[in-house]
Amino acid sequence: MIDIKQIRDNPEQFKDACSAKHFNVDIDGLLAVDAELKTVKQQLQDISTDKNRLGRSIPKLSPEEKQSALSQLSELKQREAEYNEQLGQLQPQFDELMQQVPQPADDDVPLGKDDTENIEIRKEGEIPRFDFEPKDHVQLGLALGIIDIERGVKLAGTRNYFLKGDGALLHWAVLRFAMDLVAGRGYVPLSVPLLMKDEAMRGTGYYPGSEDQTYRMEKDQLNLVGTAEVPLTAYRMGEIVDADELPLKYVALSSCFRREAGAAGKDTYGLYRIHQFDKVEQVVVCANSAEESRKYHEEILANAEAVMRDLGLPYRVVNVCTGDLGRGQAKKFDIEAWMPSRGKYCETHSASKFYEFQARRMNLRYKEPGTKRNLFCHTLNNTVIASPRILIPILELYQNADGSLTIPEVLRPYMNGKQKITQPS
RNA sequence: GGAGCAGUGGCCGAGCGGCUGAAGGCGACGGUCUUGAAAACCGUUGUACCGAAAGGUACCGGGGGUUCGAAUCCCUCCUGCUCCGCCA
Repeated sequence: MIDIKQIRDNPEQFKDACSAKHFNVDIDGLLAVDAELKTVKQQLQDISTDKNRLGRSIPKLSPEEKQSALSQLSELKQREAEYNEQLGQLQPQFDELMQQVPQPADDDVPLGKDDTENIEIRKEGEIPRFDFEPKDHVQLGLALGIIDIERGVKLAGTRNYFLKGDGALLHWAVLRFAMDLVAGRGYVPLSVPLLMKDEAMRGTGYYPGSEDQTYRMEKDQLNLVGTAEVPLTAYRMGEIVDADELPLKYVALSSCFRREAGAAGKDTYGLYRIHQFDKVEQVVVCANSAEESRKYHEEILANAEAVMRDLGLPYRVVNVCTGDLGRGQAKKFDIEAWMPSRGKYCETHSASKFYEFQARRMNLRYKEPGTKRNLFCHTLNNTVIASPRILIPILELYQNADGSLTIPEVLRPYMNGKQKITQPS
């Protein structure tokens, strides 16, 4: 959420943000509602003042005076009811519009319509050449007996799968490796609830907007998270955090659930786009300073890159353009791994910077030491690793001519020292 | 799921219809004293909104109601604790 004062002071900035990020929000309409709301609230406040004064005087009045005070009061109450009526109309309109106003993108974010206009910042690692006909991850997984999509679909529907034997172990090895790396860099590991109340969904900015993407437990009014970003970022929701606790750095391993509504027919092959996966996610909550935000944005990106480098996966980093940014995101770096079967770099990580957009929604603050003012925190998050999507490049890049798979060195300690996954004979 | 009890400021805790944004204590901050510190004493110490300011308004778990007036009475929801049932 944006500070209404900023919108009042500089509506053009937010109109521009809307068009750059392709959100259609009626800023002028919002300001009109805001102005009306302000006068209505002022009237109501004045009426309250009068009511309070009259009410307080009542015990000291003579019976006749009391009568006239009471009739004045009922008059006031009638006017109050009228203004309350108006308030009841305006406030929801205002809240609704405010939820929709997007965070303007940073100046160094490229203008663009969608992910095709993201700008590559750098490439790391070599794309290997094979001197044999390489298999894709589905063929490999099937041949090695470590991926079973058919039965996943049989039992859970499309976009579901089983990982089996060394496939399951490899999946967990990647996650544990990533968790250890980031926890080793001072991030506090958290095991988190995955069913979140609507408030947490709203606080992180997923609601309103992503209801269709979310599995919802209607009976209990809870939402299955699509990412641990939700419990991690909302962990201190509504609190005034001690300034010397900042920055808060959290990392969690969680299952993630996505309905992938509207993606019908898209990325239907293999383990790329699926309804359920596991992810290690990192979140930073820092002080209200653009410089701090920038610093930690780079830090979480560096953490993710360390994981990719250690796994020996070629990737590139892109600066995500305005049209591909979420409502609350001021800037986003995606890491895209090279996926041979797809013949291109594909998103595996997403590092987002929100400034105070999320903190404001969830009322997450700290007391600034010098001024003693309560300021909204800044929040950031990034994937550390998401599996099985990351198994796509791992399988496809580490396959051998004989059909076996070499296990990346850093994962071997998590697989009892095993070096290769071979075809069952 | 059933029964009972409870939810007050950073914390503890009083208030149980108007003079209470809320006693008292702890903590924190500023000052006096001291070579420095401690102790003692004095003062300050919630949040948000409106206002240039003076000041005003709202908030005692959330929402609603009764009343001229509610932290205080009523309803409801949420959360916690205790007991019972059920399941792990």
